[in-house]
Amino acid sequence: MTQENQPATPQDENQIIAERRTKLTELRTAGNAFPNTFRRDNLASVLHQQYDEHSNEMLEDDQIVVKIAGRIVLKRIMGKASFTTIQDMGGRIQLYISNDNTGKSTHEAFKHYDLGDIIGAQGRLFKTRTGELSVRVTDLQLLTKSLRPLPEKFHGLTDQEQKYRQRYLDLITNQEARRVFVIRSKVIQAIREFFVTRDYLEVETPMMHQIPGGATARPFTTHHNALDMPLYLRIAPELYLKRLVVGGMEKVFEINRNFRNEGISTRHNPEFTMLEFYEAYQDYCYLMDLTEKMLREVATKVLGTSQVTYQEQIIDFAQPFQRLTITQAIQKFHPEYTDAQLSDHNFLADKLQTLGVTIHTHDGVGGLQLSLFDETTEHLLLEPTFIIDYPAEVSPLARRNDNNPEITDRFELYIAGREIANGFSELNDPEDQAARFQEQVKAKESGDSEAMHYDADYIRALEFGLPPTAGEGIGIDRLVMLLTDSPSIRDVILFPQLRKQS
RNA sequence: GGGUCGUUAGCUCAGCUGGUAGAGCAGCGGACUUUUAAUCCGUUGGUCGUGAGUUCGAUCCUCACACGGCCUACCA
Repeated sequence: MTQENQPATPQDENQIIAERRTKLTELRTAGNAFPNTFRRDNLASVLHQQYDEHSNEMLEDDQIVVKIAGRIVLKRIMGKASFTTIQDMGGRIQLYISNDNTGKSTHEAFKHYDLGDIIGAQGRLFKTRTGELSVRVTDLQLLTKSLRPLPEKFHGLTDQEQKYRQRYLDLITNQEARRVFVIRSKVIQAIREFFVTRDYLEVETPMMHQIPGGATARPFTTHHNALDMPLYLRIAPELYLKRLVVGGMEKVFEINRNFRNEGISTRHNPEFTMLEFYEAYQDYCYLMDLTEKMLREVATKVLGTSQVTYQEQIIDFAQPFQRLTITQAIQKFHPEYTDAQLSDHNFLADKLQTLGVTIHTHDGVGGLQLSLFDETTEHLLLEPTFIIDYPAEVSPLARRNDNNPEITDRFELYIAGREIANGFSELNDPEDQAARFQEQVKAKESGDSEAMHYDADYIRALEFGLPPTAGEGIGIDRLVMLLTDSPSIRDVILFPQLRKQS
């Protein structure tokens, strides 16, 4: 800090910042302007928990001395005494500063503190006339001078763009933003506990892949200089996790980021967090049971209830989740479709055409049914619903059904009209897998940029023997959206991807 | 990518289909020893997103661009 009085960006400066910069200069002259010797003993939230029920008489009798630190968020000066509210990681508490308790000079200095400054204080607990737990301050210290004015104290920050770009301001001023990210953390914690208590091993597999695989999506590309080799940011960890099951890690899970070079929307961020888990000697039916159990447990643990309200609609995780095939789901909401029509390639192709859906020439009946489902039914699945029996042609990594090789032992879970999870019995036949990779390569060559690559090492791993296994992926961001009633994925990602600021 | 709405003081927002801008909070000065979005008096602060165009004159009308919200497409 050799140029402490030089603004980093002069055009950004205004009168308020200049004023505060002058105060900082005075602090530097008076001594260490950024001391790091104050140690707090208490948190606002804990003090409220412990003492909100105590009467003022009890508090005065007990003479409870506390040391607390935080950011000034409110300030009320009344001549010879002042109140201020500070905010720490757990909440807010009011401080009472008066000439009687701190001496006049400390109180006078406090009057020049600004909203946003970070202070440390020591004093005794008491209750004000209106019954608010407060600290009667005897010692007060400015710990960090804040140079920039905070957003307005009552409305907070409302500009969506600024909330995303300057999340720290959102977190300082908006209680709701903090709530969302605390819940997010607890959700991940609860999921981790759920699997760890079931003897799953948490692992981390590569984020940089030589062959992007495990999903149909366009990857980000990068380059390793020393190896002079192209690399892809992973689109899914699936193939690595199944290699680990081959290696004997029979219950594994990973919670980590995936990257997909596709559109951005209220439901899509280029990097998003995914839970994937695999368990040997189980099938997709077991996964559906496990998923229900997990969501029920996570919701109850984190929110204290199995019922959540998402955008005005109540979702109850305690109710058994429905299980419908693709055609059953279509017919449930659109009974006008007959069984015969739904298995008629020409009918489906015509219907989709009139709905304006682009269909691929290689689509079979199963693919067309899925397109019709996506177009007409998906968004209507508000209560948690498993959709089962996905066509093999769109499930290149899933095991074929024993009774019908055209479909796979696979499900997707829909809640509030959107996909939350995707799971299946894993394809562990290396020759079938090799053939399906070949089909993907063919699709890629004929222009499908999202089709999969042929992963020879993965086939080799399967040839050593993947035990019969069930595996599933759950989009954590979308789950957190549900549990926090957030309309946009950007509201549950601390720093969502935005364009470069102009 | 397409459609649509928005961008005015540090923040939250007004601004009459055209005459170069206002309020509240924050700031500064003053009063006030239990306030709590403290109150009261006074006061500073603006390239009206950027760039063109129309006009005697543009925050306002036209066009382009930038960024963002929402809807939509690909997708999880």
